[in-house]
Parts: sequence; structure tokens; C-alpha cells
Amino acid sequence: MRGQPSILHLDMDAFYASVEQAAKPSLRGKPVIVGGLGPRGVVATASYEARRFGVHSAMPMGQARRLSPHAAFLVPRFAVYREISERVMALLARLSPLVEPLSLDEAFVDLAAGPDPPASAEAARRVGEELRARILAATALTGSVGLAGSKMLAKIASEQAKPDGLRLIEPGTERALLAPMPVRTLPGVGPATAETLRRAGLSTVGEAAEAGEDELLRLLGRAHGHAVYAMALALDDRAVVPDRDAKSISVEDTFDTDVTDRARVRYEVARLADRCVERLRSAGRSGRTVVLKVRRYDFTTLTRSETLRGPTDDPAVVAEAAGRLLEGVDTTAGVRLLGVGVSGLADFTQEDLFAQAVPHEPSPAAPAAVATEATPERRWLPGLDVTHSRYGPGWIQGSGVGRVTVRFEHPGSPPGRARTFLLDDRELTHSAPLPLVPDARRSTGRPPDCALS
DNA sequence: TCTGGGGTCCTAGGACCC
DNA sequence: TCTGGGGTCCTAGGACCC
Repeated sequence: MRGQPSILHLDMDAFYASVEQAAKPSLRGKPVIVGGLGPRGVVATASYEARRFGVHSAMPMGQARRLSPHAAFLVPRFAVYREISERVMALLARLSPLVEPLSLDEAFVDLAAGPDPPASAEAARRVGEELRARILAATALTGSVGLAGSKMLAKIASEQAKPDGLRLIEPGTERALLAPMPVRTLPGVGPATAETLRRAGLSTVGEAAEAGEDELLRLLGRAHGHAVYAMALALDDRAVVPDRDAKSISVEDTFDTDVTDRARVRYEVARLADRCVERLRSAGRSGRTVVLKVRRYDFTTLTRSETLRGPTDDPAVVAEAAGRLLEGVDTTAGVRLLGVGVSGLADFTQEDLFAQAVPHEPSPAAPAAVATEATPERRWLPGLDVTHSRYGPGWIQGSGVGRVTVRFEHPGSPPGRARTFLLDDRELTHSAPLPLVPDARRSTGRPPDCALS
């Protein structure tokens, strides 16, 4: 624990939903729910307007629709979120070389390692407020900032600051602040740990601290008990660590309906293996342990893994290993999810060691029973960007019964009107997203809807 | 319309080795 | 002729996080 509140935690407010509201003027001030729109989708982010109806992250989409039927339901546009995230992270990098991203919308910054370390709480607060202003100017989005003498407290502070706020916790006040809070406040205490503690009569952080280390070790095991005890006493000297290397890479798919056909299961595993290796290779890594994940019709989940003699980034090797692992798994009652992952990552690629003699064999052909998906280009998913040759840029509001409805507006426009077209209207095409804020680097003096070609 | 997708870390047992 | 002990690797599962 430091004497100055020099650890900053930034958390963008309802990030995905806020991006959509910024990009789609007609949705500002209205409930917006971003997530999977299929029969088994869940909520990724709900706007604050939707949260008022009880909608929250990880909630099944069907339940969200019942709670907030008039919300806008949109698929995530990760490419946009990533680009905005990079801009935000670049602003953080100006504060310190020690920036530790936790996700697209969250990061720690160690201000003490920066060019201008704050010498007082007031100075730290100024840094935080200035950052929030810069983020708003650069992205049109709000983020909340927590400042404290440790990672844990900075994160708790940003949570309390939400939305669109800043909270600073003065070093020395942590324990009194934490004591009345529920144990769930502590990072690493989830539903299972909280229930274990509750059964032992420990509901607040203060009660957990008073119970003592021995009792927490007994209840929670060595590592976890020790960590929870330290957190309860506000003892946290974890460093801000930038550039952590990934330790595993995985891909998985939940199917709209359970898959029972064994040939289809094999085919899907082969496809997942290919996708996994694609990501592995684009990261310039190779891996030694191949993991197959199977979630059955009843949600029971199992993993099977195999460690190779050496790391590989060969799609055929990974696909074969995944296929072997699958042979040991009974799927006759149906599977709802399949996944393939690689861990034990190494930095080199196979080609560095051996001349690549075997060309990549294409994946097995889809069994006849596998319906081919519509090409992504002509799938009108709610939220995606389109352009109409007459009406200009807009976004898909919905589609069905042979029609697609588009709302014609963009980040810089007033709320636009919706028009409906036939699904196969050739004047309507998918298009690249427009920037939320006119970009100085790309500025051409033309209106924003021409900024991207 | 009941449960996504991508990760991290920890535990525990058995194999294996010295 | 009744059990060693410790370290490391591998596998499987579970809690947790965003």
C-alpha cells in the first residue's frame, strides 16, 4: 500500500452499449442491449437505461427481452470497440509506461512510474479528471476513474464512481471504508466463496478480517484464504504489469440447437481447430497442449487435453489431436458447445525449426447434413453498418419476412428515419463503421460520412 | 427463449524421477 | 520383506473475471 493514491483504474461506462448510443443518435437516452441475438444468446452489456429494468451482463437474452421489450437489441461490433479501446489506451500511455489493460474497456495505470507522478491526492485527482475529459473529447464516451494506493482499492473506487465519475480513496482510510462492505466487493470473491463465507457467518469484509487468517485458510484453502485475508485487511501490493503474454488461446461455439450427429460433431471440431490455429499463428505463437471442450445438452462440461512432444502451430497436428480427444467423448445425447484451445504457448513457430514440408490440408468437407450458413456479407444483423446508394449511411434495425429495416443516421447526424427494403435490394450494402468523433489524422475537410472510403 | 466467449489461477491425484 | 520424501509434469475440474 502506497502513501499516495497513484494507482489509477479506468473503467469505461457500459462500454459496448455506450459506443452504440454514440454511433446511433436515435438510441441515445434509450435502453440498448448488446449481446448474442440467437436463441442461446446472453447480454454482453446493457445501457444504464436498460439496467433500470433489471437487465445486466451475462443474463440470458430471452430474459432481457421480457424485462425490457422495447430496448434496442444489437449484435456486438468488436472491430469498432477495439479501435476505440486503442485510442483510450493511447491516452493512458501518456500518463505512464506502466499500463495494464484488463479488457477492452478497463485498465490500471501506475502514475508513480509516469513522467509527472502526482505528489498529492489533489494532483492525482487532477490527472484523473483531465484523463476523463480527454477520453470524452477523443471518443465521445464517458469513463469512470478510481484512484487509490493499490489496485484493489482503485478498482473498488472506480466501481463506486460509476457512471461518469471519479472517486479517490485516501491512503489510510481503506480499512474503515472496506469493513462494512459485503465480501463480494473483494476481487476474487464470487458466488461460491461468498456462500462459503456466509455459512460461516461472515458477510462483510470487516467480519472476514476479524475471523482471522487461520479461519479463512481453513474455509477457503491455502492460496485463496491467504489472498482473501490480505484483501480484507486492504493489504495489496500487486504491481501494475504491462504486456502480459497470453498463456492460452481458445475458440468455442455454442450451437443454436444441440448437435447429435457424430459426423457433424467431428466436422465442427475440425473447424474450431483451424480457427484456433489461425489465431495462434497470427499471434506468432505455437502451443504444446491441445484442449477439447464439450458442453453437453444438460450443460455438464468436460475437457480433454493432450500434451504433444513439442509446440506446434500446424493446423493438421492440432486438428488431429482434437479429433483423437473427441474419440474418447460420448456425444450421442447431444452437445450444445464445442471448443478447441491450445496452451503451453511458446514464442517460436514450427517453421523456425523445420522446413515446412507438409502443406496445410484443407478441413474435411462439411457432411451433407450440415446446412451451409448464409454468407456473412448478406446477413442483416441488427446493429451492423450499411450504406444505401440513395439514402447514405445507416444501420440495420431489424429484418424478417423478406424485409430489412434500416435507420439512416450516423454519429454526427441528428436522429434519422427508418426505411424498409427487400432483403435482396442491391442498393443496400454492408459498410465500414464511421468514427464517433471526426478524426484529425484522417480529416479531409469533407463531412464525416465521407471520411471513410 | 435457461444459461456466450475469451481468458486466468488454483487444486488434487497419479506418474515419474532422484 | 508394511509403506520415504519431495519436486515436477500431466490431466481434469472449478472458481472467478470481463
